[in-house]
Amino acid sequence: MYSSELIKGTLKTIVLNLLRDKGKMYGYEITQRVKDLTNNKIQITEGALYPTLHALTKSGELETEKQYIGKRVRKYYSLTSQGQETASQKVNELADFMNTMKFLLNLEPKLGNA
Amino acid sequence: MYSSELIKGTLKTIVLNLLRDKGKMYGYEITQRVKDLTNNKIQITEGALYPTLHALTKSGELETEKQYIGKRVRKYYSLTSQGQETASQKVNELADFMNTMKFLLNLEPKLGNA
DNA sequence: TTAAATACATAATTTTCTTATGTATTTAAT
DNA sequence: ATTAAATACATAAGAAAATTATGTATTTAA
Repeated sequence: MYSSELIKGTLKTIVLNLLRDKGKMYGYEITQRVKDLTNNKIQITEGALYPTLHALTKSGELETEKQYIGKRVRKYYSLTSQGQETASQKVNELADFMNTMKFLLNLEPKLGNA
Repeated sequence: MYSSELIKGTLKTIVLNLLRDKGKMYGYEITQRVKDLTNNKIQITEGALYPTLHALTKSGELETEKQYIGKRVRKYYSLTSQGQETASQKVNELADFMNTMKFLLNLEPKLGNA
């Protein structure tokens, strides 16, 4: 597990990127997928995820669709076209940021960062 | 400039790593060095930096030394031995985190992440 | 002589998360 | 059959870490 402060600021990007891959997902599924893909190193808490999903819906990046599995409800989220754009932007920005950080922390000898 | 949320959580690591390289630095110098090294992409604000430096000093990672340049004071910060350790830990953790993120954002095809 | 740069500092506010709490259904274990 | 764990949602209180704003003061460049 990483110290939680690192994950801050990356949650939206993670969610948008997963939805871009999978088409649609429900909240709990997202927490499990991130946990699986990262070998338990990143654990998204529900207290962080659900408000984020609601915010992304409100701002027009996501749309929802309810599905009933027996009596239990699942709320599927998928990207709107605006969400597609935002996803690309966010992922590119994070990738760029990580390159800059690697250079700054001299984890790479030089870098053609221009 | 990156959206500010990305930088969150990396400030301590940046500061500790720079001090490990340069031996000692003063606050303003740190802001300028980060700005220069990142082509203005990362701007550390003084409102974020100074409280962080104070906190790292209080927790025993940093020690200070005042120097007068004319009438103006400069407060130089350097790593204690405890700070050396923390610096290594933090940098390693961030590097590991970035690898995990790259994989999660499928910026790398597979990854020997075991 | 005035603005910009250097150099420190702190307070108010905002953002974003953690932790805690709550409800309810389904599945696995005893 | 009963209970614990997993699934699935949601929100509120509090903490952490930043931004923005403000303040002081010296030095350099315009």
